[in-house]
Amino acid sequence: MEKYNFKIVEKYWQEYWDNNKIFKTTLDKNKEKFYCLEMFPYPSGKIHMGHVRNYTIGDVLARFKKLQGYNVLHPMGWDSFGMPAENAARQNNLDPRTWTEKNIEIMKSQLKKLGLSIDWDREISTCSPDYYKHQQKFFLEMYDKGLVYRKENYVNWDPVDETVLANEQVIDGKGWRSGVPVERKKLSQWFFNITKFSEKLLKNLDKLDEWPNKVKTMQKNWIGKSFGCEVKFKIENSKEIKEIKCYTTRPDTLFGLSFLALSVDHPVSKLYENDSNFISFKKECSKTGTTEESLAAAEKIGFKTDLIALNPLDDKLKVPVYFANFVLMDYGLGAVFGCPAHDQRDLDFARKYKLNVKTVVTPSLKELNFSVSNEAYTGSGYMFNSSFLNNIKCPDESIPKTIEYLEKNNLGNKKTNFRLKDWGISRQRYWGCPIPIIYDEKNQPQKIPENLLPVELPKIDKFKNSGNPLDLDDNWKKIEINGKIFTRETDTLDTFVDSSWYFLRFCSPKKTDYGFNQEEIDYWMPVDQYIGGVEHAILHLLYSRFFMNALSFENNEFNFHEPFKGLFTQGMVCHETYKDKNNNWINPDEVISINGKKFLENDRTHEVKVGPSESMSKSKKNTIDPETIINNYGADAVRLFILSDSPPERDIQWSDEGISASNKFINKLWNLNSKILNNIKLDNKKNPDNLLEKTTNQFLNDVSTNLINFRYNKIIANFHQIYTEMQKLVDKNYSKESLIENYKKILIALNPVLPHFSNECLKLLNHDTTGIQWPQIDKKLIEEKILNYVIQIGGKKRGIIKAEKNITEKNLVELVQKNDELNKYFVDKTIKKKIFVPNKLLNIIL
RNA sequence: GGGCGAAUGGCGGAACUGGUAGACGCGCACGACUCAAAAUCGUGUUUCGCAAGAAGUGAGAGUUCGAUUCUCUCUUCGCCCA
Repeated sequence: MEKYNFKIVEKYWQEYWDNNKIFKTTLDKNKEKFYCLEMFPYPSGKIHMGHVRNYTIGDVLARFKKLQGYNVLHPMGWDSFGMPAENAARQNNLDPRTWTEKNIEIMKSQLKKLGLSIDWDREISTCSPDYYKHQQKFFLEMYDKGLVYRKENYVNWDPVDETVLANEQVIDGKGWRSGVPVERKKLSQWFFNITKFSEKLLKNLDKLDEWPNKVKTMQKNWIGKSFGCEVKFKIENSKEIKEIKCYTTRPDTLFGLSFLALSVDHPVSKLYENDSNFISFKKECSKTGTTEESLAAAEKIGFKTDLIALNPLDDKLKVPVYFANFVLMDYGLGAVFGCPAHDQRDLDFARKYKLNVKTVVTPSLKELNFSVSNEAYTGSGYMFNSSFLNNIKCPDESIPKTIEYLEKNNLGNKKTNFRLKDWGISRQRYWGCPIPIIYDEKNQPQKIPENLLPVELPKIDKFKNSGNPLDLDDNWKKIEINGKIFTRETDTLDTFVDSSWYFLRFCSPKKTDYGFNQEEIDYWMPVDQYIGGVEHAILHLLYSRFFMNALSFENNEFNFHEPFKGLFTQGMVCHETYKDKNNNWINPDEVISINGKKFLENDRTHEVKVGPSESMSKSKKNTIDPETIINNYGADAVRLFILSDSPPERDIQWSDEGISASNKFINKLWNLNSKILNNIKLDNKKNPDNLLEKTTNQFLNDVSTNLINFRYNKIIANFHQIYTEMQKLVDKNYSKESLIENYKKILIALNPVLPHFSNECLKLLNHDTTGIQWPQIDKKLIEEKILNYVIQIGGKKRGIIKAEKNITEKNLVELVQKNDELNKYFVDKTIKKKIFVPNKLLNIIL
């Protein structure tokens, strides 16, 4: 018996698929389409196990849908703009484009080795001018629609990388890459007006019934719609300022008021712009980042003004007005009122500046001497110390009641607020899509004429260590149009813009005059199944949803509203972590295992400290290189293992034992295949029963159900089961025809997971692999005529009785009474009650 | 601090809308083959018990004839937001 040689088999099929363009897809209105998309990778150099998992899950689905007869679009591309290329350029003096293209080449060959059913003719790369020229066109269209604007804004500034950071790039108030504290800096930035669609983006979430609730909740919280109130505070001692408006979601705590806090950019700050103390305070504030997280972590500091504000509910209550570092101009009105007893941030501030703390909410009306000490009380309860609000339930009744009062007396009004901010898209970087804007001699922005698109990136000979290379390239910066000199915009677009529409481009990847073709979009979109990591649950998905809205705004050109109909978020790939005697992380391939104990490979004497399994990361050195694994075990074994141990939405633990078991299993299947081929040759047999057909159909039914429900780990269990069953069945007297027919069906069911192996076996049966179809399942065959009935006595399982389907309660009770094993429980007892569940169970209460 | 989710053998995990807990895999044990080992194949494997049997799904309560599944309280862990 010849051993299974995955190297030859996998190479053969991958070349066959490539050469014959088996996965090339074209628009075909006679067929139902299925758009299967996995999040495209950043070409960092090599694929990692996370990619393997992501693309295997997608490939299984794409292949399954194709077998079911769908016209499947399953493309792949490269999210190829971004910082790593620029870092490589700085550190090793490499051209970002050359570096990126080389990485793409390597990773593409690695993906091909996984045996993915991808239509490579549709490959796109976001750093290609063929791609980003359309993006620039979209930018200009959005500019015309008023969805792009420019404003001065505070940004998270990384003083080392000299770049603006997005909120998610600020971790614990520090730059994610440089690790130094982030500063606030004011810059003129381009923005997409995403907040124009806040309401719609929120509301449409309800339509996405094929999205995980978790993701929808996260987006909901991110958009953060809150119902609150604008409250007017009179200022009693100023000529210039008569009134300050604050936004609050808790107007009911107004009687606990002890100060007002303003952003340093609040219009009131004009009064102090010559005050040197204020100027240095403002400077101090700029050391705090702009994220909510960094604001919460930072020490609360304030600058006391001489203004006195009056409580609108009781003008005898007068409070000081501060500027404070924790209030930002772009949330609400840049002014809040402080009620220390019921807000921790306010309490910290009040304690620091020795301000009054008055408790106005009590958990229970029995505790009317309740007061807070160092912890604000934010729970529910009842109002007290609050005049007309006393004894009212908080917050359900107290908030509407206060708003009603404020509106009636013209002291404030109800207002809805969103946490979502406009999307800042300017990046002071080289390796991104240039913003197609030029400035005239008065520094006024203008659209670049369309015939000059794309605005291509200039080639940079030497990257300096800091600053934006485009800004430093005076040659490129100046442009002459019709005899007039303009200066180019030197910021590039956030790479999230690139990935906000790539799924459209896949529908018309070669179209030159526009980003996509309407007819093709109408056919292929929306994406039926989008698959990727949960880390993109908020931004990428929200931005893509916004982009669809922006593109269709004012010209309503799509027959769908949401880009991703179904979303699946897969879990991470984890591995044990190891440390050596010096507490340094070490790689799994430096560890050898002897009798279950793990030692350092080099000296074989020092025992390795085994840590918990964590998601694979370079920093913890617990990564496994997919290419090595593919070379050692084959793509099918890798695909099998990555699906087998855990449900796809959960984390999976990579293990040597696991991958080796998958490899063994494929060899077992191969031996079974040889056995079957042999039995077919003998062919002198008659069908003894229909067990083979029944088993096959049961298997097909299980696999289909599990495929549809994303229970891929259970599919692998089904594979093991059918293997065991077939081992027993092949030696029975089945005819050649019956054996071939059923075995072929089994092989087709293996196909989505083990495409190389399955195709090879089908070929050996002289079966044409191009037109294979998912087999029809004969449900009648898998219906059981004899069922196991669970017999319980007093709710406890006491035995199982085999009986025909649809037996009546009476007949089943008779069977139980005749049964020697069960009969003993009834001696001298009377039956009080019987519970009968048809075709399942009988419970007898004595 | 808030929101969401999870907790099942030595391990990863099964169990459809409340109805046989532990599918399948790993690991382990024993056996076969072998001079031997590896590989392979077979058998067993929740715990206690020789057995009959009993206990058992993070802890505690509740609903129910019956709870891994539903409700409440708590503990621990994960993710997101603060």
